[in-house]
Amino acid sequence: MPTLAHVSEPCATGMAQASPKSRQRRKEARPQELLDAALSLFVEKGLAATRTEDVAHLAGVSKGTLYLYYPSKDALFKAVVRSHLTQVITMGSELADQFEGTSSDLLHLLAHTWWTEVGSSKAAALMIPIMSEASAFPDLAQFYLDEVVAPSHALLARVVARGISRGEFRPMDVTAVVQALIAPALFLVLYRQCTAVCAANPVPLDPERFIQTQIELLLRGLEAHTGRDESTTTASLTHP
Amino acid sequence: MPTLAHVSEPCATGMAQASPKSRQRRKEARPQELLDAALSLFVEKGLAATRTEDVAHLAGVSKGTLYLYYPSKDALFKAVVRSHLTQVITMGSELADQFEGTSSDLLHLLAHTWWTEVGSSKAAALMIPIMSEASAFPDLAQFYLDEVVAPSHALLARVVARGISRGEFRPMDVTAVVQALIAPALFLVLYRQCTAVCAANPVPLDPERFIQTQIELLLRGLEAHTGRDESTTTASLTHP
Amino acid sequence: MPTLAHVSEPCATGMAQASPKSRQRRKEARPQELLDAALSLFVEKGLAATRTEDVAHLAGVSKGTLYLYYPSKDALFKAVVRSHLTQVITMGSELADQFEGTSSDLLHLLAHTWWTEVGSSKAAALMIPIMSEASAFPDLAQFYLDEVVAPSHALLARVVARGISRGEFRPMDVTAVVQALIAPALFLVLYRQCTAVCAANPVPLDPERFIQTQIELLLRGLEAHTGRDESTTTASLTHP
Amino acid sequence: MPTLAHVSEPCATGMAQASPKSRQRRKEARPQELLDAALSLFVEKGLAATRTEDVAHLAGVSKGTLYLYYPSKDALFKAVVRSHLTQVITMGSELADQFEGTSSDLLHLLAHTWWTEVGSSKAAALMIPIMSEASAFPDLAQFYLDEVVAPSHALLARVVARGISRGEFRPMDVTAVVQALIAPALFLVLYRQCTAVCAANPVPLDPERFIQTQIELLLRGLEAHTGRDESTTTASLTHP
DNA sequence: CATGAATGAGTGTTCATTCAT
DNA sequence: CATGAATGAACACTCATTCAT
Repeated sequence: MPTLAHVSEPCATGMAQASPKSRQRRKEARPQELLDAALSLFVEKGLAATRTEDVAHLAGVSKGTLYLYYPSKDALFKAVVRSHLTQVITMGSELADQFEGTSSDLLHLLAHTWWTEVGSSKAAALMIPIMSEASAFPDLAQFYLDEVVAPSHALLARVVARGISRGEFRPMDVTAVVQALIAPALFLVLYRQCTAVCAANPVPLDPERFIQTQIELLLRGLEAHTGRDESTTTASLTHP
Repeated sequence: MPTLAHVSEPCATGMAQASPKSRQRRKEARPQELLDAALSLFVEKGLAATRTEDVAHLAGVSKGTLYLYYPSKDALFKAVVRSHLTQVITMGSELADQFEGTSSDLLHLLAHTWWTEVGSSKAAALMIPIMSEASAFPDLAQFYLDEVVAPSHALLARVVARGISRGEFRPMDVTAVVQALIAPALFLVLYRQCTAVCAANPVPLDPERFIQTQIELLLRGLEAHTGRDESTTTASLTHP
Repeated sequence: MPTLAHVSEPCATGMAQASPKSRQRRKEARPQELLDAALSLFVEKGLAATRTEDVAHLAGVSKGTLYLYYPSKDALFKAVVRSHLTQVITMGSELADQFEGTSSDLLHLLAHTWWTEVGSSKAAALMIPIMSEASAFPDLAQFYLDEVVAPSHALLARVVARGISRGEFRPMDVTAVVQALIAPALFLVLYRQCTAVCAANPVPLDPERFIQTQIELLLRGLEAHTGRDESTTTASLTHP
Repeated sequence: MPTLAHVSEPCATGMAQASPKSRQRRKEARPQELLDAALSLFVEKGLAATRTEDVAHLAGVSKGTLYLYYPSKDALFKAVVRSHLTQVITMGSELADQFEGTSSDLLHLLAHTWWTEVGSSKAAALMIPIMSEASAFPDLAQFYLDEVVAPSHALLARVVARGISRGEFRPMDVTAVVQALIAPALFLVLYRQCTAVCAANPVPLDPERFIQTQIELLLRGLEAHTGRDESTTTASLTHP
């Protein structure tokens, strides 16, 4: 199935074999089922092109039922973001604040956590329709900015600043470093979306390894302990 | 352009100077004006949210006229891609094939050319709605894949292979290197779209400099001439 | 009549005071509570805009329960009419048939009774949504016509005819007089609805007094005993 | 055709045989054709039950065309009111302000004008759905209040005050008199709507004559020139 | 009996596309 | 060629009604 330009598989998400005690059982699971279905379609088709009815059907319910749980398409999107991103960011934040090892190790830990919790799921790709359709859905774009982008930046900035203040990293422009940290994650997300969408899969691109590589590459430039050559690379990350 | 005082900014992009007269000129310039208008709106609003009427009005013509030149929204989009991307890729391809300097210099040249011809224009951001709304417009996604993604990869792969075969770069997995080359470009495009959309501009991020930095960073890992330590970084770009 | 809970009018009569306990009481009072809630909402919001769920909640039960007592919105409306209007009309009819005083006094009595039993309650205003939305609910309009309008006219016509045949009123076109009697009642109902809806209350308009005035005004024209001038006013109520 | 619970007769309004110069000709006539169709349906079916598609079809166009002229159902309704009521009220206002005869004659003139311009058309019946569905369409109710009710009251109040100040009418509570003037008009409107809806037509009720009668009846009570008995009728219209 | 989760037909509104002028 | 009026399929959202619990 190359493009999935149609919806199918009612009740597709996961396998959910657990206990279909019909009415009661379903009711509790519905919200998450709907959120999962919505996530899939928002990422696959974009915001405008995702029909609420398709979301409902993918979750195995009818159009009307969706509106029993979420009062509008906008609200549905926000709930998806909260469910799949906001929570994880909060978690990562706590992780970072409690961490006691080196900042390098913390970055590795965060990268790994990001990958397992967000990057490897469809949730990370939500940023794509948001960027693309921001001006058609300004509320959602702002929401995403406030709930996802800003906290993520803040989290990474805190970690970088921690590394600098502890003498682990050289003094650098924090924002620039944060960008450099985000760049490979962005690439990974886009790359996966691209292969998912195009059904072309030139090189599997082991994501875990890719992340490792990128982080190490960056850390090399960040490290403070050696008096190595200040090449253009690291220099240009320094605040102008 | 004295007459036709009714819409807005017809003949927006480009300059196309030295033309006979307004009437005549307009007629010939129409297609490109429409393409420019379409590019702006596709990038700004996404595929689904761009209304054909808005494209026409932005180009200074009426709704019906658009359909005189392009038979559908899909066709319009394809023409935009062809006009703004396919040509440049072909150009870059020829540039690369004729280049006689070092592969490092070629990469720098291509990066610079990409930036001036594509990256700095709105055309680069077309990839965002394409990724986002691919399955809603499967034709367009396939078209983009065939016309843009594949040729770009091929071009870069050729250059990397050239570097390796000439002994300038270490033998590595070509596709992995191509990905590493594309990653910062992707980041740049997304970053600019993001700041354009969010009106937030935390760090100006000089694009030229960013590209320089990233290329140099990569070249460091690619270079074959030094007997330096084969750290994990470069190692992990090697094919498994 | 406890069983057979499927059609309408279950236990509608009176108010049924002094009942064992809350649970029991509630069950018996349900139908009337539902009718009262429905009346309020039909009058306040109109037929189409009244949601069955709101009726149920206003009556303190759930959506499904409403359908236990009344099989559809239409049936609910008919039950409301029967409960609040049909009974009173029957009552008025009996009153008139048993009355032994002058026809003028009878009209006064009927007017007073109408006001206390119908006009001052929300039930009178049911005519407004009926008129407004008649062709959207043709069944209901016909029902109202048969159950309310026709009997009311018949009742008043009988009284007027009685007055004429007893020599109390001058011989006139009965229907025209009935219309003249109904006009101020209509006005009163509309006026109250208007002030209720608009929250504007320019002149308090004491309803009892208004009715008195109008009746007296009309009786003046009806009276047969004086040899006063036959002005255009009364003349024009005469059948052409 | 008893209830007209269906829509038919595309391009029904009037006969419009004039000049169907197709596109151009139609375009100018469309707005009024749509307003006429909307008026018919709003009055016949109520606000909620009138479907925009039915309005369009009754005007002989498709759903989309309606939205070319009026951006929403609300806007359509307001346009109907403006077109059929506001204009006439303004006209009546000017008529009154320029009138130089007796106030009695002015009232007769206004009554006649009202009947020919408003009362005899469907426009007068717009008040019925407004009253019935005010709380479902609060904007429209307010609009109607501001554009129709308030100006009408003001106009009549001015005329009554004029009569009093010129010594033609006895000093009375102006608002009460205005109500008394409006009451028969209300009745007439309701009566016609009722017969239209019910297809029952007990007595044709010549409207012109009815109005004459009612006005004369009232004027009798208003007149100042005779020192006749101050009966309860007129007394109760006096301010308390 | 009572509940409220689920349904799906129906409505307001938008917009790509057509075509008479 | 250019226009813009007209179309109708499509979609977000509502609500009367059903039925498993």
